[in-house]
Amino acid sequence: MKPKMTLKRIARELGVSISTVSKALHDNKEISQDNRDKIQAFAKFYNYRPNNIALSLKNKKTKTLGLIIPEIVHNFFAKVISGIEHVAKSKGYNVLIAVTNESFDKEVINMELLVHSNIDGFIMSLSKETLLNQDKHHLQETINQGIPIVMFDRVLDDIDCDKVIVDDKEGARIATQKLIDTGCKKILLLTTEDFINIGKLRTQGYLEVLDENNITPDPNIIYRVSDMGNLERKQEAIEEDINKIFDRVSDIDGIFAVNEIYAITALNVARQRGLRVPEDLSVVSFSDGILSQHSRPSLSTISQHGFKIGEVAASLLIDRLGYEDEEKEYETKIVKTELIERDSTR
Amino acid sequence: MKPKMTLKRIARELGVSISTVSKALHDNKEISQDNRDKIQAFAKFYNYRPNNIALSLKNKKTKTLGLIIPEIVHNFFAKVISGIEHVAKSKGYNVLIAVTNESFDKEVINMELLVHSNIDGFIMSLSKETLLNQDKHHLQETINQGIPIVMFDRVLDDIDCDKVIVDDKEGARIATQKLIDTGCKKILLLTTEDFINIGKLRTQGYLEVLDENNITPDPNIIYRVSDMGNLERKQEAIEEDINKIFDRVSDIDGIFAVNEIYAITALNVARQRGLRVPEDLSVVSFSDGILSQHSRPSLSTISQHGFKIGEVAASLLIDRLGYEDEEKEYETKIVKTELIERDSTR
DNA sequence: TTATTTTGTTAAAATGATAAAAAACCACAC
DNA sequence: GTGTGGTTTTTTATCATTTTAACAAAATAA
Repeated sequence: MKPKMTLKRIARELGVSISTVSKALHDNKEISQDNRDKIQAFAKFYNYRPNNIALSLKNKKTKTLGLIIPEIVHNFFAKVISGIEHVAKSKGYNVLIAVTNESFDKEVINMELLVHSNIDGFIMSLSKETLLNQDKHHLQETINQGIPIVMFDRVLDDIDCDKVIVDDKEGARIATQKLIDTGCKKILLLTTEDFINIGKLRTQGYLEVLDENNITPDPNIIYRVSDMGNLERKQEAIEEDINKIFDRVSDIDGIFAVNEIYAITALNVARQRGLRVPEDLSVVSFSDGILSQHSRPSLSTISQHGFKIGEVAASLLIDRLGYEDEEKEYETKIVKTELIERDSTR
Repeated sequence: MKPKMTLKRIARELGVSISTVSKALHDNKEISQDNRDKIQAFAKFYNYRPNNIALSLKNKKTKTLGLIIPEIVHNFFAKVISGIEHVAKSKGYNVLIAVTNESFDKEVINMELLVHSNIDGFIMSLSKETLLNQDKHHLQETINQGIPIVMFDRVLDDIDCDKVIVDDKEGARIATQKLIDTGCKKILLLTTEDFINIGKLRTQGYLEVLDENNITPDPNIIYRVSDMGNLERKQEAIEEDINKIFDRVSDIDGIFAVNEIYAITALNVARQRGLRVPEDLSVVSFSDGILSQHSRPSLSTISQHGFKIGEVAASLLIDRLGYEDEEKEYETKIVKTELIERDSTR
């Protein structure tokens, strides 16, 4: 177990001062070419690497980004992480990840923890509870402390910071239009409650397109799933509710679901009722994950490009970190969605 | 943007020395009760938190664990991360995550990067390339440098370190036995190539149970999927291959797949061929993920308890970090698997 | 020769915290 | 008034690095 090579050791072994070594390794011309060569060669040979901790202490920069996400066992967030990692790594940054499990308290605690670990900035997607509470003091405080935040996907409009969002409304528009174009007249919307931003926006897109095509929206076929708490149990409850809707409204011929789980659940209901997909019923889902790819029939879906979102968010943050305290307008970047056609649509 | 509260500032404001403050905050009885109260109150009021970087510099401990995984967009690893995070957080550790994408080179680079970030120890699951190469110099070097490693799931037997493994063989045995118990006579095995440890072990379990039940294994119904490179393309190729096997061997009545994807693919083939699951054909999968839960029919599967694995791995590592340089026997912990019965078996 | 500039090197300070050693202070006995 | 013992506080060193100011010695100019 060899001890780490430090400036001090190099200095001692070569009989010069620590600062000479430091300068020589920075190729400072104050130091004679002779000494520079000697010291650099020695350092290279012994594989000297400056100690990051000491650097952090001095520079008050840790080259570490804090990432706060609601869930990790989730394809979309996993992809975002990949994108963030990719950019971060290429710029010499590390990423510390913390998961809130959709809890406001955990969000606050985790942020404190990461601030305490001296991360340089945050990338985060808010927990459902935070969106519901609209409690944002922890965000504002962090920003006031001079720690920049980049929010993605689940954002709060009235916080002043960089943001990366999916054009949810546009995605929903594309999906709905696709259904209408392929002949659907009665399109069931499976969405979330309105306090979830993304659910709200997607609902809006759906309504807009209906309107543009002169279809009067039917409140009976707009189902806002209440999604707090235990997901496992919910599954069956959702299935039952969808079944009831089909009982009431017999001529549903299209479904737009704002996430994969809802879509898959709908698919199962369809199968139970003997409806053929896509012949009798077309289905479009949102967020292109593993479920959409592997279900039968495979799901046509609106891809959110999670990887891209991660890349953009990390770039925004690292960019801002470069600006120190200089003023710089906050940006909101929109990552385009895309319809991926599979077997659940005609 | 308020400047951070430090010992120095507290000392200055209260007109005492820095070390007095340090000691007072540690409730050292060397300091008069009077001063202790005063200083603690002041620190509390201004929400003083010791600077982790300075502590790290002094203690040569960062309270950060490095996690190296082959993939993040993968349910099993996501669960493991959750487990690790859970334990780490409770013991005041942070986790830095790096992803190798199954590449040996990335594994080496990422490890260097993390060592360079002064992580205290590693938790890792090896990349497929590493398992194939059997190149382990980077692992041995890291250990020699005094940085402990805990390997999980994908381990290398001849590296001396703590390990957490799934009892893959036992899981395979349970799965195979279940199929036999419910009347299957011709069980198709969908597995990986043998250099993947887990595939090999699961294959062994399958063979053992066949033997114990006096069934002669048929090489025609053991399919070792070659799985390097592009997964997307492979999907269809695997489907085709399975179809061919069914063409050759008509009376297959059970399938044991060593992962979800293979199982789902098999399910699709079965559907194409008009085989009813589980009436004509029973299927058991390995690793309980989102696909197993949501496929139709839902898949009976061997759960690996990823969360538990993460917890055990983190505990092992943090435990070892407590032992400094003292000798301590390396442990290999086995996390039990469990059969979760769903609709793909009788 | 003396003063000035140039060149190369080093000591010192700073970052934030801790711990060991040293010093200061106080009370009491002789 | 001096020494002893105990309590309280400060000084100093340390961790690894960078930066500034200082200081030599050598070279050049006057």
